[in-house]
Amino acid sequence: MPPVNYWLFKSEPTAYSYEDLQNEDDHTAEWDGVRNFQARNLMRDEMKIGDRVLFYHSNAKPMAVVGTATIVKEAYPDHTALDPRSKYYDPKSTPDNPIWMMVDIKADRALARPVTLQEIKQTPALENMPLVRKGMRLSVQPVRASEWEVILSMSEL
DNA sequence: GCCAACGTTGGC
DNA sequence: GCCAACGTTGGC
Repeated sequence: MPPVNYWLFKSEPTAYSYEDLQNEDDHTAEWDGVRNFQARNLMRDEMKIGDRVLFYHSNAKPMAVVGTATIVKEAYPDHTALDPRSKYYDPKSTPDNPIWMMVDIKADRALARPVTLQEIKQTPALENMPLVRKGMRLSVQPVRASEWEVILSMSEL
């Protein structure tokens, strides 16, 4: 077994919160609607079953990592891109040539305490996270194993 | 609500 | 291939 990778997924809780994920059947959801090529490539090429995910609430009070999840299905075509009624519809995506991909994630557990963006910014060991790099807007982004450990330990304090 | 930073699009 | 215009992200 190769070592697992770590990721951070952003979501606006008014649109889709960690609690929403916990309330899904089997605590599992399709991560649809990603419409950025760099994020798509990470999902398509790098994310593997068993990889771990930090679930981050953006545009929220507080802005924070609030829970963990696991990749339970590897990349497959995002059907919302093919649905004209979906707000994520993209006419350039077709069944024969689906441009956009998604993975499935399953909620693991809420952190004992949210780890806020403010705290993350104040932690030198986390200063290279794309989350806190100026202008990095990636909605799914890689996390180093060391960063994962630091954030989980912060949540226990 | 504002707006800086960024990715994408499309005219040329 | 360049780059201005546009739409979006997301913190403040």
